Amino acid sequence: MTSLTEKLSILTGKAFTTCNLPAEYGTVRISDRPDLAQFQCNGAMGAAKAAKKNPREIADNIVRHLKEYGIFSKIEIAGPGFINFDITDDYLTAHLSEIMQNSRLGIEKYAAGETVIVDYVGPNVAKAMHVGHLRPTIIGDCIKRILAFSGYNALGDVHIGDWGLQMGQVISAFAQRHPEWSYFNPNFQGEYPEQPPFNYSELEEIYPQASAACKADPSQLEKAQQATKEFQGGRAGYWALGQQFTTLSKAHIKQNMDSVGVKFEIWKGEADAASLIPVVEKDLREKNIFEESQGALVIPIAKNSDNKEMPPLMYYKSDGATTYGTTDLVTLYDRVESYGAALAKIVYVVDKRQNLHFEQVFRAARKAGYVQEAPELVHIGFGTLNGADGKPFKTREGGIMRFDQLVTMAKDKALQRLEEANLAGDLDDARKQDIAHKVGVAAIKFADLSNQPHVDYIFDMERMVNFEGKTGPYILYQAVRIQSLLRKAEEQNFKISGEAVITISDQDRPLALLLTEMPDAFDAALRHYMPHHLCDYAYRLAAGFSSFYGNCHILSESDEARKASRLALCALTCRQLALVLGWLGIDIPERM
RNA sequence: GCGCCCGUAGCUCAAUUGGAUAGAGCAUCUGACUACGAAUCAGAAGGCUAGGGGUUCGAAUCCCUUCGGGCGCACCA
Repeated sequence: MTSLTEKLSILTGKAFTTCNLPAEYGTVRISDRPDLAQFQCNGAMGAAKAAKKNPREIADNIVRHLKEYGIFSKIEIAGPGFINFDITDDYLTAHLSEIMQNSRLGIEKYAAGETVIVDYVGPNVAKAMHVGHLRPTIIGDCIKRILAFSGYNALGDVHIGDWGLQMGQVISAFAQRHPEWSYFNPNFQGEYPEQPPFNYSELEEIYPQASAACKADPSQLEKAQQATKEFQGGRAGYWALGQQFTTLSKAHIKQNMDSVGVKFEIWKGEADAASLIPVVEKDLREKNIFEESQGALVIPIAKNSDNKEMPPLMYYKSDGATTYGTTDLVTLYDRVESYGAALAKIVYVVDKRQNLHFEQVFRAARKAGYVQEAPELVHIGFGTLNGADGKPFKTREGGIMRFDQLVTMAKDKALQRLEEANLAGDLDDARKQDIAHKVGVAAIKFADLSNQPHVDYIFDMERMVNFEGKTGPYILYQAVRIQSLLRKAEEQNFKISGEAVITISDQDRPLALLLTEMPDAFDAALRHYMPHHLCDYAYRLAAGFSSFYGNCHILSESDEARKASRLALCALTCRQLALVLGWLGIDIPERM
């Protein structure tokens, strides 16, 4: 169905065409001066500029036509040519009824099932997940959900880092500790052990040591590079060992992702592109786009129009090994081959510092002809998560905070707060834990998504303790209050249907108007991949409800028709909050 | 050196991409629990949008410039 601002834009657009002006000038939006009007159209000024006419005169003509529609309770021209207007309560209630009976609550489908791949998180094998994975997890998941709701077949790919130098580092570290393992015997012909001779905690412990050793000692780095190359070259023992790393790591990653309610449709890694590396190499050789440079095989991608130096994309390093440039290009090739024309977009939710890298990969893919107009390639570069001091977030001791530590901390804070506020006191411990977990995760996700993706932001655990104001828990609290209210209505055998007649008083109108705004927020979030518009709407709606709740009798309303109308507004608010929070990846507990 | 991002209330962030009097939350101050959940609500105060110049009916937003911060510039990912 058509959103309210869109309906109004169409009507106003017609008024412009009637005046021989382009319909685009008729765009209507929610007024930024609610004290003056509900809606505004600024097109008269733009049209006047283009047509070199007087804006007030154009506005006058538009207003004359608008008045004929009979759906406006007030139309005024202000300042240089702003057209301000209110809609009648009848028009508003008719629109609300339409929303209530619409299964998508008024949001249109933008796509018809085209496939979109969202590539996010990219955790490394053998390396415990940490704070750095928080933003891509949350943002990527949200973007995937928005795309899915808008009609795409949205697939999340975790894209595990199981190919680069870190593999060689861990392999060579194990080789030095356990040279007796069959993995390291080049002449070994038998079966490698099915169960790894180490567990995940040993694996994640050995990685930082190996990494530090390589930094400190060039001979260690050399060994790691050699092992990486042989691993990539398919040396059987190394490959078998690598498989063990991946298996253990996937369980660890899955556990962390489960804890924040994030699911992936595709569990591939860089290594899954391995078999295609020679295929793509052959293709690129045939297309003659390789160049040799300082012993490496590269794809030059610089253009004359560049205003900065554009290093080529490296395919083979001078030692014959490959890097993430190779695997990203080959993975892209693989995706295009696998999904064909159905693939509309690939969205990479990766640290903004990788901007140049993706520019290189995208250019190389276009140069190779793997990508023409479609699929659309998007890099959503997110900013750093900083501590209260403005520097990259660390634990109090200055170490890296693990992902699970962070989630547990948020849950503990929520639990503490729950008890302080004396909420959910009658519930058993398991349910309390569950509620605290949901509240904690909501706090983290909402805080993260409230910021624009590309900016660095300050992650202040201490501030999250309060859970007041514009926070996830505040919105959950409002949602829970509505649920409680609706439960009570049900207990009183009060039927709430989508066909309820809405009657609007001055106390109802602000909430009623808010309830028409969701499509605008969704549209803004979808079009620019900016979830903070959804956070903003969720907060405004929750606050609008809270205000309504404070001002109005609902269950205690004696006028039955008014009571039914108000309960219907509550029910719609509840559905909208659930939908928006769902896009944000936030679960609403039944109680809190 | 070249390039990208950023600078908005004491603090953390918005501003529908060029619109009106720049909005929220926190913190501060006032008030409100016999009406459904006070993790709440109603209100007050807080700004030369880093500085300067320009473009136009109109600039936090676009252009130029100065200052300040973050980041990136092939064989790590």
